[in-house]
Amino acid sequence: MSAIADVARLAGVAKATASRALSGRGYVSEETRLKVVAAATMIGYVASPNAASLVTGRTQSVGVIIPFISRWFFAEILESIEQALLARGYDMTLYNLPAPSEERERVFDFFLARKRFDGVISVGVELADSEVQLLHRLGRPLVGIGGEIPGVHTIAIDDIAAARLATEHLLSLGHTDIRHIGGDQIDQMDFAVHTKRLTGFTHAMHAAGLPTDGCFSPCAFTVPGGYDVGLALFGDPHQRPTAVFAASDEIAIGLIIAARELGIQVPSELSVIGIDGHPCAEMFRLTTIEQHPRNQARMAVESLLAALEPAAEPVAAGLTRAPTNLVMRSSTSAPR
Amino acid sequence: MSAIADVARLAGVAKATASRALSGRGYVSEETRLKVVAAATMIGYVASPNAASLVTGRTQSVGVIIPFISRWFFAEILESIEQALLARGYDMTLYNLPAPSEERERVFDFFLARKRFDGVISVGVELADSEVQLLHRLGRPLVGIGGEIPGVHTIAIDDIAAARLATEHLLSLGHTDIRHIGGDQIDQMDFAVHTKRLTGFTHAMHAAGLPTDGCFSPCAFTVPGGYDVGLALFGDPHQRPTAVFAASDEIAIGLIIAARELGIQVPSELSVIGIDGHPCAEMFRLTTIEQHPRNQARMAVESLLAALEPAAEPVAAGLTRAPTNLVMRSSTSAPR
DNA sequence: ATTGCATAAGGAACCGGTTCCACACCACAA
DNA sequence: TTGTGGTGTGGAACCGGTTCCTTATGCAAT
Repeated sequence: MSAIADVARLAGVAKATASRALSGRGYVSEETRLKVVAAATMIGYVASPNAASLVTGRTQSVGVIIPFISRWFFAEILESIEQALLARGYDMTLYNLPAPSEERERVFDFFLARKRFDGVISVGVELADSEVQLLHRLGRPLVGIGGEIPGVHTIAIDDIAAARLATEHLLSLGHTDIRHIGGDQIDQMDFAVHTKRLTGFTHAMHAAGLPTDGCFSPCAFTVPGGYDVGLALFGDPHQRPTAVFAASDEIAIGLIIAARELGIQVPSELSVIGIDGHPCAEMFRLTTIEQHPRNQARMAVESLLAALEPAAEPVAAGLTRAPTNLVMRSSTSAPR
Repeated sequence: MSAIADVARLAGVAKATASRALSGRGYVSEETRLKVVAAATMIGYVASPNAASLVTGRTQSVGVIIPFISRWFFAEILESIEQALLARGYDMTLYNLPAPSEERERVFDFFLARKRFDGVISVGVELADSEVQLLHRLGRPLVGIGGEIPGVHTIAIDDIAAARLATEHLLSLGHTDIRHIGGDQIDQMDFAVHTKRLTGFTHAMHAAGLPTDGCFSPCAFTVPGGYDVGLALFGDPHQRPTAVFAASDEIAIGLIIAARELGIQVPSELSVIGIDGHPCAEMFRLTTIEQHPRNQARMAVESLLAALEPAAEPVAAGLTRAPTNLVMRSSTSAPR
């Protein structure tokens, strides 16, 4: 519609002056600035970000790569990133990449190479070295959430410590027959988060002098996933553990629903602990290790935008630990 | 990095020819085309969409306005839209607008006015007339999902019919003491979807000659929302209805969990029906009216992209009904 | 009085593509 | 032989901003 040239004409100044007046860069007298602003608002001028980014190289938009949308953790992250970016005047372009695939290659070769964004936030996606290099070559900063990416600033909880804490909570209550139910390693999309939580569990058990052989059951990282495993596992009272550590609240909730259906009392017959802080945890009185995805998202945005400051040095690679805390409710107790 | 001028130089042709060769528009001999393509791949040329859109006015990206991310329906829609757009070479820019607010005005005045997108899909957001007009003035097609927007092509289920069908299912089983539990009208963000489902319920009840006074309980549109209402409502056996129609599966699931906690048998003491087709419905054997958000999303993307075809006429305003179907499981039965 | 600097504003180049226009060539019809 | 129309290509304008370079002015310092 209306271009900056129209504004300039209307205000009786040169394009250059109008540009300076509106962007606030360079010298413009207050009087001229007001004239230009008045002219701009009069004709409803909105700058074309395309034209601007063509010359500045900045697009005022950030790409977000995320493997799931509907899981609690990821949805929370997404909502917060979007809010934080919007508040700072950035657009958010979403790339939902469920698994390494041709789709994914396409995104990297085609979409991301088009440099339509000033930076990228990668949420729970295990990036290949070549993919990190591509972004690096494009001069686009990258920040990760949810796992370590070599050479990249990442915000993540300490999964091993969280899993150990959860397991230790069960141990401290006197449990010795504890089972870990978590993500299948074959499902690679989570930064080995599954493996880490299993590792934390194993550490804690071994430190207590307990064996862990056959103490792990894999399942889909969802409520129905936990439910299915729960039904299969708790059916036989002789096989049933006295406590389970679920790798996520969603799994834990599925387990509790299964237990209730089987008439197993939680916590007296079965203690359950999860990780996350899911909004349904309260409802199920679920003891859990809370993490705070919204904070993690805000930290990631802040880190990325700081790296986009004109004078900024590249983002320091490394790991920022997001805090977790144990919330005790009544899904765990001493074994009978 | 490398611009089309570099490609042209390397191939020994003019910029114009290189552009034609790469975009496939206009006359280029096969021989020249191959030379240009070879040169482009050699230096790893990727066109700058910014520069292109500056002149063509096309950005190859679509804006999506959505009020929630974490609710099942919206997450499904979002995932499908993203997939469909990606497959067609479009980027997706997300605007998450939980409520009418200054944020929202900012998005319209600032973000959407920047015409960074070729079209907009609005999911479950009640757009004001002025907002529709703004998009119209910008010449950007708009397609809605989940409710009617005047003058805009919208894909939506028939909420009134779905609610009536759900209620009729309960009536046909012999229930007369039926309660509807659904969204609070104060929560305006859903296209009066709450009101419509209530209307469908009322229609069905009245058609059966039953009163509906005091038969509606409002609640938050989530699992905990249903749970809270369930605890409050089912506690007193004399007040308890024999059947409830929940406005969403999430609410229905919350109700079932509450009922189980109170020791109420579903369905023998209490029938529950929902709307959605949530992945947890199976787990709770929930009878429900399924809708298919992924299909709705695909239809919306198709309609929008069709309107973006060079020769396309504007999207025909009007409503496309998305299908629903009753899935009978065992959360409903005849009353005792 | 001259230099120096900060402020102010205009002209023009430029970012990286697309597209209009002009021109050349060739085949075929009149 | 001349006209006509489809092909193929190059030059240049253009999209809408930003920024470099230049010039002009007022004022303080030398």
